[in-house]
Amino acid sequence: MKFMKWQSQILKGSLEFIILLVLEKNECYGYELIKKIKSLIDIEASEGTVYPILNRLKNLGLVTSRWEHRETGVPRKYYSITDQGKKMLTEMKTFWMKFTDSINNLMEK
Amino acid sequence: MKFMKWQSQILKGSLEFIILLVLEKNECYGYELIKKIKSLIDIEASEGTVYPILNRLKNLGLVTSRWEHRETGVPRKYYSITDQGKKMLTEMKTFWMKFTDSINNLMEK
DNA sequence: ATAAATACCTTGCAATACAAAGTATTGTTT
DNA sequence: AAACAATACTTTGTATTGCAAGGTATTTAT
Repeated sequence: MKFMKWQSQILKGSLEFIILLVLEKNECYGYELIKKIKSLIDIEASEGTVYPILNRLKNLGLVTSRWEHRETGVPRKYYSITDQGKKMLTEMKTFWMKFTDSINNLMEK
Repeated sequence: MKFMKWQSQILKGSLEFIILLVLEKNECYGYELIKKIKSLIDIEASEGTVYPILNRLKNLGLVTSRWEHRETGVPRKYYSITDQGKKMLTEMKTFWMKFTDSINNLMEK
């Protein structure tokens, strides 16, 4: 079953944040990231979504990438968060907490 | 000062949810809604954003509208949430809580 | 030998936030 | 009185972006 539209919409925009959060903990390759997001947030972030985001974040200087060629298996492109990315993430966390607090207030009232 | 893009992105998609949350409490007209969102969530939801969303929600049967012509002042279009809208909102709340819980877990780890 | 899984990438479409502009009325300032 | 700001709604055009769908190549399982 697919997402209903509004869920997909809520996801929209939060994904950059989520990806940076995951990369903050561990260097990851794209395919791995998608599975991690699925298991951590229970969200089907598709490849056509995640790979472009990683490129975007790279162009913004928030992450870097390196290829890992292995003896066996397809090469993997590992992404890790930069100092600039960490700085951005701090801002995003602050915004996120304020934002969700406000919404939770609205919900509880 | 304007939103940075990622803030605008996080907002994207959450707005339908926020608007339904506000309408759950009180019938509102559009212009009022924009101010309320500004004061409650500290977000500059612009008119070009909110009015189309209200139409969308109306087309989906989640809200209804009625005109209020007053002796003085420009007529106001009041929106209120429907039973279907309330049902949808319940689903959205459940999703929202699961979603934010997962992200909060990621943040705290 | 065939299928599935891993791992990457790209194209095209649909959705949508927002700036900007427009209309019309009322209230406030000069 | 004239000018401006505020209220209140609407529409148009642009940029962004999630996602389905397609592609390539390798490795593992059937």
